[in-house]
Amino acid sequence: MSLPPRKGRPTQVDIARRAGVSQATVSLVISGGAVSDQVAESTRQAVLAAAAELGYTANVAARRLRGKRNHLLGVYTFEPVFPVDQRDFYYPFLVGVEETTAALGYDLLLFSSVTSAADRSIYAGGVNRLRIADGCVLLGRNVRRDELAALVREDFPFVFLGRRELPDGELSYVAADYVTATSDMVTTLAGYGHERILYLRAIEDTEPTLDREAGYRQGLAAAGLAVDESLIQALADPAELTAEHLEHWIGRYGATAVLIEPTEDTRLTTALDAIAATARIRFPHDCSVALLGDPPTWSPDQRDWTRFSLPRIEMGREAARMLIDLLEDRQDAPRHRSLPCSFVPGDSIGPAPSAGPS
Amino acid sequence: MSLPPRKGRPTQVDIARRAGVSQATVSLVISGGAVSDQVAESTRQAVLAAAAELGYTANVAARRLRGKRNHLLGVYTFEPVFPVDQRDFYYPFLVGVEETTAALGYDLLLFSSVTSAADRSIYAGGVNRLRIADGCVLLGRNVRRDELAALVREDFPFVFLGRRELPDGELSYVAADYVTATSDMVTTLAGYGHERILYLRAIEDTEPTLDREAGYRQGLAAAGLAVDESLIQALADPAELTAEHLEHWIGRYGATAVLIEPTEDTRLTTALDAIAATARIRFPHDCSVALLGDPPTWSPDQRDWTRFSLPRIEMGREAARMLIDLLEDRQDAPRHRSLPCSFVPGDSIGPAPSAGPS
DNA sequence: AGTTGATCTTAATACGTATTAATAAACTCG
DNA sequence: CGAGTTTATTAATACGTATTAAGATCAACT
Repeated sequence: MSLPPRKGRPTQVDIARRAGVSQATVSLVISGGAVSDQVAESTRQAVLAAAAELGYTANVAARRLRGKRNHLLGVYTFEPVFPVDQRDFYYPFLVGVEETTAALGYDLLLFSSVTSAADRSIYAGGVNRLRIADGCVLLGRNVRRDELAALVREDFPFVFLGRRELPDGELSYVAADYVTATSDMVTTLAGYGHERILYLRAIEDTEPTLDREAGYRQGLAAAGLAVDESLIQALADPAELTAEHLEHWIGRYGATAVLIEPTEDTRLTTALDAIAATARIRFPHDCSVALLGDPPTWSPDQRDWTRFSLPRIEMGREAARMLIDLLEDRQDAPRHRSLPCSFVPGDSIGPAPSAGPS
Repeated sequence: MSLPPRKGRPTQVDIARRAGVSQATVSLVISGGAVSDQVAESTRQAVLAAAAELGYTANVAARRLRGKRNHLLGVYTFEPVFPVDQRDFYYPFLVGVEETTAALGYDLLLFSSVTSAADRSIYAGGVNRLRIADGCVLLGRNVRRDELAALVREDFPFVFLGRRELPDGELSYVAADYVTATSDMVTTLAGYGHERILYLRAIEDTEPTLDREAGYRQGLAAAGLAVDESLIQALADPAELTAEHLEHWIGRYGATAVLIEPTEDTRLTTALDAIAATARIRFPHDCSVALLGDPPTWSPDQRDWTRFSLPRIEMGREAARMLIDLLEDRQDAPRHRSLPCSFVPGDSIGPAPSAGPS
């Protein structure tokens, strides 16, 4: 009896030898191409038997080289996903992606990078590792647009989690509807009688920020309020948000409510807690506060800020679905999808303080 | 002037043509092998220039095919769901595996499709899908030994997270040292004056259970206490643990302390909380309680049970390291490694109640 | 000039698969 | 029974890279 070839993983050649046929025949049987049904039933059985005995699995790299798929979906993040600490903004996306990926019969490939968050690159080492997967879900705030553009150019199938636009090429994404969510928040505040609503935005002009600003303006317009540009302030580092700052804005500009864009880390909520601790400003008595997104981690002892919450798991699911649609040619790129955020009442907004300045 | 070859992505051949050298030279320059410095500086520059102009990036598939390694580490779990939920018992293992995998230049392949399929077998469809990866880390309590044996037979490189033994073949694993941890726990209790220590074990004879039992006996022996077999009780379903049961064991067998093997779900801690809620037995006043492992989720409102804790993240790291060692031929299989557990004092043990039975 | 080295470049090959074109075998039919 | 037809199999090739052994060019030295 011929011993199984004991070196490394079995290949089609090994199967062929064992079944007494050619490699080509093995390929026909296994990958079932168009000519596949021409092969005799007896040989088919022989090949399958030999393959099973050897524990054969097709080599991913070889198939990819040949231009074939492997039912592998990649996930790449521009920031680390797996949090050792509990501050995991990106984690729920991964859960959603995994869930759908598994349900649709794909396996999930996590592209984690050795390099620190700063110089994280898809093309590290002059290679695009992502291509070993059939397609990829990308996420992260600090996206390198040049690399996104490069991916589009080499038309690698991918879906971005979050809205991203490129000057030249178009890409597919699944985003949270920040515009509507922010607008609704403004409407809610207006309903409470607020007319001077401060909006603290991130300093960079990324899409999530731009969308929130658009929503802010839209909400004001809907409420019949004029936009005062001095009520839109950029915050480079949320940690710099102090009671003094806030008092300044309240006193000088007459703000009665503030909308803040949270960061993925704990800086913002820490700063807010610090302000609340001074007892110089009470939320919502002196000033209503609403977060335009999720604070990084919900921990039980954390204040229940009024906010809206991204459907992160559902976004992950949708991204995986969309990507698989693209891969299986049910849809042409690019596709865009926005999912609604949910309103979390919380306890940090309330009626506007009576107009008279003390 | 020669136009850039307008078909798909540029390859080394394209670069070669443009720079007027051979593909081999291009490869030497780009991938900088051992012979790389023999290439003349002028040609090197020419090649690099051409590469830059064409926007060349190496093809991963080709590289990996050539390198005979996919640089993929798999993770497979015998549990019904993939531990992608943060609160899952197995999640920290995944974190550790991911971390080391990335650090050593591999990517992580989650076999979620295999896990979620109806016939959840490694060999679903007659093929061993795990072979996609270069090697695999396996997890889970309810192991299918036949499949493990099959993997060993095909000598597929894998490492099990947790001690597992097979009748015939040997396999590599990274385990928690349950024997020492349990023994130490017994020693601690003995130090508190306990002489009748009840051990509630899982009903199945899996290695983790066997190890704990061995540790229990070893600890008693070290403390100079005899083993009373009637103090070793199997618990099919932890939910069946009631105040009545416990009172029975305390009253009838004179137990003053109890060691319990936790399950991965919340059944045990729920049952214990229920008992505590009846106020018929107070821990540790009436009876000391220690868990032989981690309760599934640490939530802040949960009682701080005395227990030992597995170094799950570190185990994950070690498993990945071991597997990569095996893959890169630095080590022969099988390898075994046990990591020490850490003692968590908690508040559920105390001095033995005075001997007199009320 | 002829031999030996040193330096640089390239032809050839293997990695494992999928596919096309070609071949061999068996079968049909006039 | 040979020509044509169908059916089953395989030889040959391409995918893009890395590497080894061999070739070419030129300098140096007997």
